[in-house]
Amino acid sequence: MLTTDGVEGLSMRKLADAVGVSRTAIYHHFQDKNALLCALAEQGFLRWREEAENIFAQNDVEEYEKVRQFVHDYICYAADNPQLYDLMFGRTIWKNAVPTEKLKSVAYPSFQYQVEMTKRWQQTGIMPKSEDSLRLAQVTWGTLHGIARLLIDGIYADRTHIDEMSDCAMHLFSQHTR
Amino acid sequence: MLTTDGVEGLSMRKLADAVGVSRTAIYHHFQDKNALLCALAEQGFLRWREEAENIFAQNDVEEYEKVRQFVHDYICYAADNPQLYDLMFGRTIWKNAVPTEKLKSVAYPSFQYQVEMTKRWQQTGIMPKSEDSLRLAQVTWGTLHGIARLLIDGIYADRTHIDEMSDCAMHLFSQHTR
DNA sequence: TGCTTAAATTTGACACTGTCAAGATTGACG
DNA sequence: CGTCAATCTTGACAGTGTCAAATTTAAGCA
Repeated sequence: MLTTDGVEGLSMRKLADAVGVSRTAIYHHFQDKNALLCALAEQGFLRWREEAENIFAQNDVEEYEKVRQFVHDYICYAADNPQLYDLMFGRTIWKNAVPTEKLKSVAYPSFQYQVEMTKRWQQTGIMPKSEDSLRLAQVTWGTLHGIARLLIDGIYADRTHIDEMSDCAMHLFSQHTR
Repeated sequence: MLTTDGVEGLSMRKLADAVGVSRTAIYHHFQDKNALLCALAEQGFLRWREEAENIFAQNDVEEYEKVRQFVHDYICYAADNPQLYDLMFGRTIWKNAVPTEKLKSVAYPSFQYQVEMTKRWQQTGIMPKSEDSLRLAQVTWGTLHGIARLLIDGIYADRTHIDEMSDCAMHLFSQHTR
């Protein structure tokens, strides 16, 4: 229902109807709509983490190529699951409502991951050592996040540009070391 | 009302109440809620364009410094008007609903502006000539947009990082030419 | 001034939404 | 068989966007 109708289109009543259960039955499994949305977002984070770990677990692939894949796949993940991505990072949860403790315990490490990865990429010379790691992580992740959002919000980029955009981003990140 | 309650909190009925008019009076001035939101977003684009033009109209400032200001002020504009920025680029208008023709006629040139500016920055040597202008514009704007969103959605960056983040972004864009 | 005509506004209504409270049903265990 | 907790249901409330029809207001003109 999230994938088809989006966060705004997901209604507790329609959901209960689809499951074949009364309006308020869901409230005995989730405190409120926000809690249900948080649970969905949580899955989104876990699924992406798994995908990301698979990329870096490859043995016969160069580090630069792994990062390139990471950048590419991040954007693809957002483009393939636009509604989920919107839920994961949108203000529905993070600004309008309050994220569940459980969601926070899944999401925050995901942010931390980006910082640690950035440090590693600085050490291996892929990204500039001169920049502060936290700041660089914010900017590089911001870039991926921004491109993802432009894509899924239908602003002016579209799917056919993903390859070229991620290459272009990689060039900026890696200071044309190739 | 937008600034205080956000897009979700802005209700036609409450708005009419605040103006001291009946529920549906607004519908004779705007076709529906979407049209009203589009009009607000429109103002957001115009206001930012003015600010951006002021930056580049300065005479005694170096080009690099102007771009740095542009990057910095873009993020600040978003941080200062989070609800408006969300409306301008959020899916409320661009995905859930249909943008007004008038809004499109204001927003699209704004996207075009970014591309033209990028070309200029490539010519002046601030940004790498090797990259395709459209792609580079998407990525650089994506970076600003992403940082802005991380900020206003309260993900993990906060206002005190704006200066350092925009400097860091500039370094990536300009390939450490300074 | 009075009349006409269009613009602006109002009220009633409809189908939605999330969620609370109270009651009914179900199923497992002793 | 009885108990108890988990699960679910119905009724209700306050809120939403928006349509249709009726009403009020204001401006232009004779």
